[in-house]
Amino acid sequence: MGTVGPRLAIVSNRANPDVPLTGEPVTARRPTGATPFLDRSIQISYREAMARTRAFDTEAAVSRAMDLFWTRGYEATSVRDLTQHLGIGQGSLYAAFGDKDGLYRAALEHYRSTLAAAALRDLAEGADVRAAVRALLTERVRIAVGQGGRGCLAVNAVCERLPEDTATRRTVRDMQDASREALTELLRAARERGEIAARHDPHTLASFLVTFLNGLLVSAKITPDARALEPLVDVALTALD
Amino acid sequence: MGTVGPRLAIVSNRANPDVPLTGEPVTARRPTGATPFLDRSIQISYREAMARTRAFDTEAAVSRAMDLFWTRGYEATSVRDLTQHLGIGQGSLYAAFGDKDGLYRAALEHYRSTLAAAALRDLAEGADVRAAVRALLTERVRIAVGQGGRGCLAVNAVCERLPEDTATRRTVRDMQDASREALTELLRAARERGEIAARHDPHTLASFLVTFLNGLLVSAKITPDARALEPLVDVALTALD
DNA sequence: AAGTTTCTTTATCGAGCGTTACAGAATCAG
DNA sequence: CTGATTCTGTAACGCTCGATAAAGAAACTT
Repeated sequence: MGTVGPRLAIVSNRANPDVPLTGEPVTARRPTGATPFLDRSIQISYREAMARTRAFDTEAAVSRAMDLFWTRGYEATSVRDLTQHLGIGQGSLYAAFGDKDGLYRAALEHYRSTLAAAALRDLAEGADVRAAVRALLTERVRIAVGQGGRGCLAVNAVCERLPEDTATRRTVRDMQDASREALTELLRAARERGEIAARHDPHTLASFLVTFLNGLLVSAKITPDARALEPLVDVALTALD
Repeated sequence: MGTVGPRLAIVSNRANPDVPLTGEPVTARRPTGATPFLDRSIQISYREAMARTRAFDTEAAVSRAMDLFWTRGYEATSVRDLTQHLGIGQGSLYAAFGDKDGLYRAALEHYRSTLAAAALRDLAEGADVRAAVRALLTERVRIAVGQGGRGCLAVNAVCERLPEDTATRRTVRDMQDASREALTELLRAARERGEIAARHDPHTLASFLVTFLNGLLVSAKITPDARALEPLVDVALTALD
């Protein structure tokens, strides 16, 4: 929310504003500990770094923030909760992520690039279609029932922040589009091999599976019992027959 | 949260504490406008009413509160938002519902007793099984895509407030148990008539449908387009074949 | 009518919220 | 080294949060 401080500072506080902005992005030269992020990686990329380096691992911080948002939700997680759990000061948080919303978006992006992406990678290696789809669903359920049933961060985000937050809508929609396309390709190939019937087209079947997975992740919150949900996966898979 | 004021007041402020507590519950004698609620209906039921009657319609207030919680969620809805939208003062709200959480639980209960219950009533009148199930799912989707895609209050509640809020878990679980049992009965009768195959038992099929409905309601928030979700219902119904 | 109780209205309360200001520490160029 | 710049840690900032106190209005019993 609002304008971000550091952006202006970079323009007005430069050592010599008349020096032309050249050189490699500083992000390539950073020492290992300090992963650049957000404002920094965008704004300072015109100039050599000439300042104190970040003391904490940004990605690790995002990961811990994701944990907190995941179990408590956005509104119920305060900035002080976050700073304590990440082990950084409030100034550092705002310098690195802009505001609470920026950190939330970073956490959601981290969720996409780690957990959701890993599930899709495993899908590509799948042998039998049914086994691959079953593995995808059960793995996601396994994660969702953890921590007392925290569900799926993306589904939680949708339920808490839509229809208001259109950025979240776009991000989660992209995530699910990626899942659907991966599944579509998997099903299309399987149908060509004659492993599944042609009763429904692959795209519709993939959409069905994505939506059914959403339901599984909600049910996993209501009743965090993976074994109780397994038979439902069996039923869903009969749609491939 | 915390102890509720009026309960103590009833004990300590009675005109004559030595009069034995007898008589009909006052709830039966109330004038039409003032529906009793919560503390009142429980605590004062020992005695004849002898005080100012409530000026606003409690059920209408709960209905409007439900609207607000439904579109914005629990945390993002402030007590002042509520009082303005209900047209009552803060004192009245706290006198009638205890606290914000009490009003939320009342709203969730109202949701159960109106929308969710209506869907199940329609189910009982169903002719053909498939048509009845399809009608249930599409009707719920139709409501969920409304208002820009506010989804289902129960699913939203689960995603925002679990695993922390166990009262919500119990309420929503009860709601879904009721749906599952109604569907189980419907499917069991249909199987006896030979309308559906015996590949999966009715109970598992019903659980599958409830979970799939959860997914539909999430997808309805992400993409509030009822027509795009219809084909997925078709796929789900093939599980009955 | 008087007396009792509850509801409504208004004005707060303390706590916590997200955010920012500022001084000092750290890093790098020259 | 000096100077420029950014990060860190702390202390606030203004604001809104949920909840309550108090006084007057309204309803019911007797």
